[in-house]
Amino acid sequence: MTEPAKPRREQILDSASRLFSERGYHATSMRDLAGELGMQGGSLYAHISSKEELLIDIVNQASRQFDEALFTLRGEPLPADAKLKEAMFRHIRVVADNMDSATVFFHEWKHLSPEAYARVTGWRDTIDAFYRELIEQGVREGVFRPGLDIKMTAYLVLSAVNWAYTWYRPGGALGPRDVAEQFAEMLLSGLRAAPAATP
Amino acid sequence: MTEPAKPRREQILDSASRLFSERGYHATSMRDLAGELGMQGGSLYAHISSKEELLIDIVNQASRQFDEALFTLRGEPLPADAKLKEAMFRHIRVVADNMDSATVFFHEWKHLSPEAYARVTGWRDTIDAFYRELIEQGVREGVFRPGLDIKMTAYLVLSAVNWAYTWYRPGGALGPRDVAEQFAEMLLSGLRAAPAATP
DNA sequence: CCTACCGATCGGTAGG
DNA sequence: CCTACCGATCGGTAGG
Repeated sequence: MTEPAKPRREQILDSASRLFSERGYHATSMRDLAGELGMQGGSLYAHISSKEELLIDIVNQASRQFDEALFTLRGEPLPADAKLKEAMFRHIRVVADNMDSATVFFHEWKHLSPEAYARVTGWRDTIDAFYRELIEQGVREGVFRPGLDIKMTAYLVLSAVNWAYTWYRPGGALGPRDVAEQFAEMLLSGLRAAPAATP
Repeated sequence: MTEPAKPRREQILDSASRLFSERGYHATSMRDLAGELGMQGGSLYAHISSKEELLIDIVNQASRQFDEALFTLRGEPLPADAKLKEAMFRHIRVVADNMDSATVFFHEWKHLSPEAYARVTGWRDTIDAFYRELIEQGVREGVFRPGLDIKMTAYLVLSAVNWAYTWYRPGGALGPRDVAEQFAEMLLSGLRAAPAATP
């Protein structure tokens, strides 16, 4: 009863995600945002307490989605190649389903105040660790090649799934599953033609 | 004689690259920039004509570097796998040698005015085309697997070389050559262990 | 390269 | 959710 209507706040967050991703956080004014929602600048503050609160909410929401997508996978008893493929699918799906907030997440986290900034940095480390463990597991179990540099391999995988925010277009011919399938297959089997394997 | 000293302008561009990459274009004020160089805000305009001119210069300079690095490779008579490896090396080297302007290039190009914006978009397309041709060549010559999706393969390669701007640290143990070598080798040969190839 | 300043716009608030 | 407003800061200029 004393709380403002919930949907309105979500509308504000959605509009903010879109504007922040298109123009950047600092280049978006509160009046721009209010205009999108058909209200005056000052009226926003009936629903939120500050501009930075919006950024924090957007970034936290994105973090949580990555977290939830990946960490339910952590304990599952899958061979490393299948697990990598599934992790890439889930990771790309989060990006694809949240193009705006993913873009904000990747571009604007540097503008957060120290506490929120530290939280994001921590999240990044956790995701890194997830992929490194996954690759280590694969090497240990003999699914991946023995000589792999764990860190570099993780960077390569992360490049593929993260960079999708720059080129992926939702609603196109390829779903997140297709992209992940193709990327994972190329990564696992390599681009090189098999050396004339005529039996 | 009527021109302002050249080095000063380069100092301004260097500082601007650093500040724009750390804080973002819109979050950096001309007074911040002037302060870095030990002068007053208004004094900058003895050397430059506008803030956007700085952004345009930084982005153009980055574009030119990518261009020069890759397009001298275009006609060279190398097998596709060697050419891919060399292209990745040069691409990563440009990123590594210009971490600040590369970051500005990837993050701030959306804030350019229409003409400069169109130029950057055009550049992106050209680089895309370069990698697609390279991969097509490889498939045609039988160096790469026949079934490869050209577009997706190019995206995968571009992910690896572009995303380096987020994690690479110049002066560390790995030079651009090492990174490219490792990434290219993983991409070409795949992560999967060979299926028990005891002869 | 500085001092002093311009109009515009910013995030946010008071009071209703 | 609006009107009206706050102090601060913005990019840029005039005149020296």
